[in-house]
Amino acid sequence: MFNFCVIKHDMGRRSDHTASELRALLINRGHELMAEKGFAKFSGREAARRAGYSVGTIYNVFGGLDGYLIAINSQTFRLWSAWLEAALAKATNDPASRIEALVRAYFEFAETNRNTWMAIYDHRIDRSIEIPPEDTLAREALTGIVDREVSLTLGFGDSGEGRRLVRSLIATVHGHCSLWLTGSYALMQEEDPADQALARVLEILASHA
Amino acid sequence: MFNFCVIKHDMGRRSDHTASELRALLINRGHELMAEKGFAKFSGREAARRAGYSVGTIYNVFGGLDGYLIAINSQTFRLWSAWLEAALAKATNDPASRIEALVRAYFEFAETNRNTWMAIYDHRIDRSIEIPPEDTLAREALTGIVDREVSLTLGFGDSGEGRRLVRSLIATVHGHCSLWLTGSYALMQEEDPADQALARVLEILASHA
DNA sequence: TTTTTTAATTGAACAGCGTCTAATTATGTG
DNA sequence: CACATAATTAGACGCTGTTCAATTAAAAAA
Repeated sequence: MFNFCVIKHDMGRRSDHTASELRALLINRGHELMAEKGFAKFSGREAARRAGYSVGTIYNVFGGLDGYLIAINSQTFRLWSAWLEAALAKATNDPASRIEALVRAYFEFAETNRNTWMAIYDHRIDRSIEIPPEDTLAREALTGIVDREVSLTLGFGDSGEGRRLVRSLIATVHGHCSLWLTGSYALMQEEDPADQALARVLEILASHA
Repeated sequence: MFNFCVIKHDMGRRSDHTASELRALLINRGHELMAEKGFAKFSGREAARRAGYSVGTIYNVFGGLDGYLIAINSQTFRLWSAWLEAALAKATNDPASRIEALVRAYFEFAETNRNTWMAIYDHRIDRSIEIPPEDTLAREALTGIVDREVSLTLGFGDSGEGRRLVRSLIATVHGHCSLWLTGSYALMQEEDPADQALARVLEILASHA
């Protein structure tokens, strides 16, 4: 019955991190936790704990768990884009081999970063909440890369039809990758869906040449 | 401090449902709840409550929540197959129009049954738990339908290469449908991904003719 | 410098979840 | 009729997301 509330707590402002440092810290710890546990077992509480802060801080900084997850997934998008660019930088100038490098790098990233990659599609964003413009940019960058490379191959300008095809190609590769990592391809006993995805992409591109 | 445990409870065996009736009841109520709320907000407790039973019953009947979700999603697979067969029954004998009917029916089912369709891919089944053979059959039926129709178009027998192509075509359509319903296609400003998916499928089939 | 305002951080509260288990009871069997 | 069996339950446990008043460090004003 005695001795309640004796411990001294660290409340109020703290000077150990600036606003942007704290943001980055939470995103990094959250990203790590997502990589470890996956979307289903991810916990905002646990992420904040690992960052040395309390649950409420997530709500201060990101406005809510959805905002936090958007930030974490946008981070994945940035890493993904960088991964693709790195692969393309090592590729030759031959259009076909660049397309192959792109598709393979797509799969490699997803496989290497299973949980974080899947979290992108696991997190359903309600229409009501707004995505920060910075994050929208990070998400669109990927489409931009594919657009550039496909244009290099097919040589169309800014036609609407061209951009539709680019998105459709992304969806094609995504479908293979997604079914593969969710385990649905295992049910179908396919060992290397990247090969199949690449084959389809080349067939589609050929029929548009 | 008094009057605890006064209420009379309905425990022990009950004769209002046989084992298989109870199974069906739980699956139906669970399926309805999934359609209403979606995978993220689905609750086994709530589903059991709606069936007039208690949480524990799910663990008795399905061995755990995963088993329950597998049963619910297998139900969706059955409805999906039936939907596709119904669409094909109304189609002509022209191979191209049958393929079109198949792709469009695929999208229609997914759109009409958003939440239950997505739940199929939202539920990650741990390798440790075993899927009942009956459910595996229900899941493979879909591949069988596509296999049959593609064979009708391309006329290959039981070649391994043919079956790989079938799975790859499914993955292609799945990718378009999945990105569409998760909202990722909205980011890409595409209004009718079914058209695009169909176009890709026809291009792929043409290059294999 | 001291005081006041402002902003950040906390922990506790709440309702819900999945999972497990001991207790309970209706049913079928001897 | 008594007994064993199988089904059903409530409750406990530890976790979750969300909200919010209380608290306190830092910044601004005096």
